[in-house]
Amino acid sequence: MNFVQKSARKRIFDEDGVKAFATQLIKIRNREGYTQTQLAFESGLSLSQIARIETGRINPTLSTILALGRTLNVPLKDMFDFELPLEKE
Amino acid sequence: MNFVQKSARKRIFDEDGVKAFATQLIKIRNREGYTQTQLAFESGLSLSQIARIETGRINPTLSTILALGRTLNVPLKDMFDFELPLEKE
DNA sequence: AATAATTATGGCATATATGCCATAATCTCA
DNA sequence: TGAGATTATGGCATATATGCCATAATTATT
Repeated sequence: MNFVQKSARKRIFDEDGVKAFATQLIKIRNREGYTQTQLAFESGLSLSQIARIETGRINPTLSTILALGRTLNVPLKDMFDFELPLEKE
Repeated sequence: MNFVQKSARKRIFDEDGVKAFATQLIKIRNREGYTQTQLAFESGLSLSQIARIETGRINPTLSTILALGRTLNVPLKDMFDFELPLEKE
């Protein structure tokens, strides 16, 4: 048996923040009239990745976010124009 | 010898965008009167990570960006209130 | 209802973001 | 100038974001 703790090396994952961003992305994508498939194709991201972002499963990188904003042709600050839920404690 | 291409699996890294964000972060951090060390400590991120972000070496994740914004106590949209350089085709 | 379109999931491979630790380089100021 | 503070770099380990491919689930359309 090996009960050794491999190392906590805790990484942050802001679940609520990531979900809030997901909601905002869906809103903007719909407003701009894109399907996930179109957005994927035009941005060069994979469809699965877009779906995962919109379902709040993953923590996209800055470059990914920039690619989305560029394709949707919306100012970056608009992509972040939403209320960030309070940090849980 | 093995000249086989392992797979291109190209991932995006928006160097200019990442650098523009770096500049914005430095600006806001200074304006709010934080050192990298303080920002690291209060945000729970590592100092090396903050330095790497501010030098445009890495592509931070959304959660990391949110943590920075939360600590600096600045609205998210302000963190993204900068001009995104044109995509080099 | 049947079909088509759209969105969501899952697995696998690879690149890389991050933590942690150490050290170097640069900047500040007495 | 020299000491302390701040920022930058490097290496290693681990977690995970992403691509790619397939398939399932859901939603729209006829």
